[in-house]
Amino acid sequence: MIRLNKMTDYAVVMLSHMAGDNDRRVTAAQMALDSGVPSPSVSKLLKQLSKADILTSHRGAGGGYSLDRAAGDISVAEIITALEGPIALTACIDGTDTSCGSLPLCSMSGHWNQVNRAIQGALEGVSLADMIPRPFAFEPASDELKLKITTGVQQTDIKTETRITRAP
Amino acid sequence: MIRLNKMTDYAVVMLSHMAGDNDRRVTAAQMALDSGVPSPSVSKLLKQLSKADILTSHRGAGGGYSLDRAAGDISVAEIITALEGPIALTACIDGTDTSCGSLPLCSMSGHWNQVNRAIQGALEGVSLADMIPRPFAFEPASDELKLKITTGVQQTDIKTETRITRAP
DNA sequence: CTCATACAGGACTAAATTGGTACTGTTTAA
DNA sequence: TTAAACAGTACCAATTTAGTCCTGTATGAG
Repeated sequence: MIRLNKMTDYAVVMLSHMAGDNDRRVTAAQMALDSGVPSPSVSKLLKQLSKADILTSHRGAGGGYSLDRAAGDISVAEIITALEGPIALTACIDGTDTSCGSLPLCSMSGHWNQVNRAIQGALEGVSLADMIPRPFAFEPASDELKLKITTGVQQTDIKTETRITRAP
Repeated sequence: MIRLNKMTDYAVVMLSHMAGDNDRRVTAAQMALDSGVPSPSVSKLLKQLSKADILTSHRGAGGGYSLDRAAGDISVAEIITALEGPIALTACIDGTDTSCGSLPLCSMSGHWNQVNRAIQGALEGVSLADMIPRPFAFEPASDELKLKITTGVQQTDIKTETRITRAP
């Protein structure tokens, strides 16, 4: 199973919690109370999100965090990337990796990239605004829940016509 | 980073290795030699793939494994599902598996599903045949590619700058 | 019929990740 | 000036993952 770790899961919950009004400032402590996420993890996450310009931090007394932009302008892809790095399946994705030495002819990189791009696209297609839960209290976070997919019900149409700007 | 674990990575490499001619039988030991994957892991994987009807096993002397079908009929999604279970991002924070206390209420699940489905689609779109390494067709990350994805709800045009690196 | 070959399956261990903790420093509004 | 609240770093425990080992069973060849 391809999985998102718990921290990212937390982050999405916390962010959608903030997504109502973007001027509201929430302190880490308050967020921990609201969401049930352990407070050190909340801090860690909010810091990271702030560093990634998804949140804006306000220091000092009366400070806290607020959304940097409207919820509709923040994609799930962006959140994941901020917390887990570039979206990719770990595979031979990178020419610079020589540890694939046991597989000298491995030239699958291109194809994995194709898949990776498609996944990235899927995640870019959903914004934080799309994820806002109805104004119910949700249970405190604990374990992950695995969403299962019924295959064949409705398949997404993916056209790949890719544009990758290579990183330095 | 959304990640595929190493075992699945191995599996794809091994399978594409076999994808040349599907009548060829390869023993686990031979595969370990060919691929450089540790032999106990090879065994474990081949067993699982056989159980999932991706490979056919032949017991006894002269036995081994061979592809159950043509490489073009085996999707990457199927391989991943065989080894890691249903393709999904873990989402929807809550208490236990049984109760997203508010599973019917938690409206996020629907959106995660949307994302999940798109990802599933991406993976179904690539067959094992597509992954067969072409010797020396080394393909460094292309300079320009464009990806357009229809998630089913909205259409996104993506231009991203990515840096894909493998963890050390 | 016998036997070496090769898959089947389970129990176990070492190593890597992950989630969570603790503590100290810095900024800023009141 | 001071207390609130973010910033950063180092660390530990628990889970997960990859890899090992061992015993059992089917099968084709001689």
